[in-house]
Amino acid sequence: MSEGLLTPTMEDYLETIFNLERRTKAIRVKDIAQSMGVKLPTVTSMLNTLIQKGLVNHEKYEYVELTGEGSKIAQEIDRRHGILRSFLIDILKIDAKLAEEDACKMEHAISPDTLERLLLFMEFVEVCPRAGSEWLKYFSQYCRDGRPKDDCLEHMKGFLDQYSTKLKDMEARKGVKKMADILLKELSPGKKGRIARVTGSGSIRRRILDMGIVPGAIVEMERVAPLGDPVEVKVKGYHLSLRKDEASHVYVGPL
Amino acid sequence: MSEGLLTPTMEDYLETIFNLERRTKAIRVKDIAQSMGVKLPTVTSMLNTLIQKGLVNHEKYEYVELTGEGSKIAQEIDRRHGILRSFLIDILKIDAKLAEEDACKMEHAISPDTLERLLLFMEFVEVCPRAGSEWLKYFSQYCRDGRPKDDCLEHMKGFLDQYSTKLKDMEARKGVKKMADILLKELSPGKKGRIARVTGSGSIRRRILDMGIVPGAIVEMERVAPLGDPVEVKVKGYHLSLRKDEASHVYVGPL
DNA sequence: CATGATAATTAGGCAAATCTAAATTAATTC
DNA sequence: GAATTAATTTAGATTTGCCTAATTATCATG
Repeated sequence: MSEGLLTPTMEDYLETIFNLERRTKAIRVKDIAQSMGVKLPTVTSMLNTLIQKGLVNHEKYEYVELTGEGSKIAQEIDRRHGILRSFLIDILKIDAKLAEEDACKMEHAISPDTLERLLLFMEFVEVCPRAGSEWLKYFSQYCRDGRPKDDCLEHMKGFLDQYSTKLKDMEARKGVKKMADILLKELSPGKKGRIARVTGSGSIRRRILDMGIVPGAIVEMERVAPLGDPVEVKVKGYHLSLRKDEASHVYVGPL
Repeated sequence: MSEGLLTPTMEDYLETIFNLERRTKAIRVKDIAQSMGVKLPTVTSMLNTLIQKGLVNHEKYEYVELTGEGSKIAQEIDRRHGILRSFLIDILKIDAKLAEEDACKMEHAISPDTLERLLLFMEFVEVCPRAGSEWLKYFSQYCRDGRPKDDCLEHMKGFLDQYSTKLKDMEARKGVKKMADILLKELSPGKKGRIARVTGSGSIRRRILDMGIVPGAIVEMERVAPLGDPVEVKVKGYHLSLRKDEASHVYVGPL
């Protein structure tokens, strides 16, 4: 009945009760404590908070149930959870256990608008034939090997005719191998490439590799300082600043 | 120097200091308070905690800076943030401001494995020519109109030859319109379709529409009870339970 | 129906993260 | 260089969510 702001913890309790209601008839404090992994007094005290807010019904020593309002809110939370889980499992191919955990935490962090957009995205992947299940299979393969299968590229040949840039990239990859390798410092800002090889030896080579600049990684040029030193790049999400001498040991090929 | 467990709040402070260090030379308590939207004493007390952990250097009334360790951790957090933001902006097309907010909250919720997978996914979208920028353009369009453009489907015609099921779907959609509409209750479990129309009138129709079962929405059949009543479906992430008489007012077409 | 086991509540404490108000230090300026 | 102003810290309170220990209620059953 009081104000409408729920903490993530309160949301978790509502969701837990909601899920217990779907399984069991009568819910006891103990069941909630077990589900949430907390002790009994913690549940009692949270229930009092939720009763105050008009979201839960509970007489001392009796069963617990959600009110209409509580049920409505819990359903929303459960939906957030479900959408996130399904994104993690069906699109990102995260394993079910971890997906469950992550969905549980992320459901309190994602905004309503972003959630709806994520749902739309999943629908799109499913509906648009350029994405869909075949495409996701290639993603599974990419998860394992870090590169798309050749036949993923070949499949697209006809389609790619209209996209000459990409077509050229593809030809380059299939034709003269490594033909396109350039020095990292020659990559223009905003462009991406794949690390082809790192030359040099000893500590300079080690330092470069330690930064995550390893063959196969995708690198994006962010900024080249006036005299070409330092060079700022992004690799695996990291922003790195390379000195000129370091950058000249790194060769980059097409994606 | 003490234990290694950081709360989300501590992570936020580290990240804030890290970002301030990139902009300004000397950082004061006031700057942090302003960035974080808290009062000065809150910052002082958090700084003491972080000093204790060996992540921050700060002499009374002096400037604040991250230690090596603090900087390393902050960089990781910043990376999480950056990857999430880029997913939200570049893939989901969320507007920059909201993306920033969401990334900020989600960065504390996502697990390392899931984060890496998300990064891989983004690389895949970029690298695999079946996805890529053209495909994402169609997603932008789908965000607006709720359906893929016809030319998105046509583009794929050649490609789809090998995928007869999808091809048939496509033909159905372009050919005899609405030919494939069936009653919702006839949809088999696990299958999805698009709501074509809702018949009936008055309260029953309103109730159906209020549940989110509206033309254009994508629906998945989850379970049909033994006697066909109730029917459990998922629409826009919601789990709904429909009575037989409700379900027989709903027609479903192909995706 | 008395009694022991189980469940739930009450009481009181703790840590994190915030606040306000008051005291202190540093910086500026006249 | 003394006084004013701004920044910072200290002190102490609050809220949330958890805990342990002790008390109380309910239930099964001998």
